[in-house]
Amino acid sequence: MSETIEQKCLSKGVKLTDQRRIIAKVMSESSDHPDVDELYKRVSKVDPKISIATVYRTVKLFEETGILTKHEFKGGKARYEELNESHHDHLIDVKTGEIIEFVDEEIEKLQNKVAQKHGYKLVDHKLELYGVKINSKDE
Amino acid sequence: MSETIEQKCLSKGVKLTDQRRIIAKVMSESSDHPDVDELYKRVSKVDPKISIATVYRTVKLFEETGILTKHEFKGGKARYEELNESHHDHLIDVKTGEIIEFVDEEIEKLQNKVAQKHGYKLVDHKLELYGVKINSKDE
DNA sequence: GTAGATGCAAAGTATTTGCGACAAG
DNA sequence: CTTGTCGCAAATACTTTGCATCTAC
Repeated sequence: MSETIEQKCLSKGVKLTDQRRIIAKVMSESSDHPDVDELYKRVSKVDPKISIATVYRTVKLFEETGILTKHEFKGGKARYEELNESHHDHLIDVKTGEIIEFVDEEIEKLQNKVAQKHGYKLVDHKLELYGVKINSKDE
Repeated sequence: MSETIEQKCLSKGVKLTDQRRIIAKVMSESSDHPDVDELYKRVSKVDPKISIATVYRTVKLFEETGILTKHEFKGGKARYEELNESHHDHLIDVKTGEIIEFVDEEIEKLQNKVAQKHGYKLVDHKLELYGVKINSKDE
């Protein structure tokens, strides 16, 4: 396992408050990609006094610090995920909303190539696939 | 050249009003990717009585009808672009905001492959590259 | 003539912020 | 101690909607 969020905070000089510790813990334990509302609900179960403003401030801070990453999937609210060494992209089931993480080295390489071809160095990218299950019987 | 937006409206049974005609024309003439505010400004120059609610309603309608497509680039407002036969993705200059359109057949193929591998049929996708110009001297 | 479109202002969401009280280092 | 954080409520930004009026077909 890699560094915990708390360790990342320490190493990056982010002050550790009770609220941040709780939000960090909840995010670490979330394998899905909660939006702020959902995160707020989960956090509230641990400490009901935490305000949603703090949740917003914290996810933003964590994002800037490289602890969390923000996704803006089609037509929904912003959703967050813990950032760790292994980069991946997302395949979203348009019927169920289920999210599958995947890595494709070849696509990654091609992206760099495309950027280079246009005279750019890639600093970030977003790849989202939206699909329906094959063999899904409805419709 | 392909069908005009007006032709698309007719063939899809979308009622053509003056407002829609103007919005269609402005979008056709926009080679950038305006957000609703910007579109509203451009439209207002042609007919200052058009309300922003109509602009919102129209872009949504046009999107549902497959006339426009909506982009939600990182951290900005929704932006629109005319949809035509040639699919492309976007490379965004993170310093200037400039948007470069590109196509890469190989990436397209690989995306389908990834979806299939996970038992999905691809119905949509989003690929955005964020880069900085090579040889840009600052920083 | 009628269903659907428009303009306006009000209502919704999602997110940010000013401020006084409070807590971490 | 001092600087930064918190909770609260108000503010902001973007988008949608109810309603009376108007217009395309």
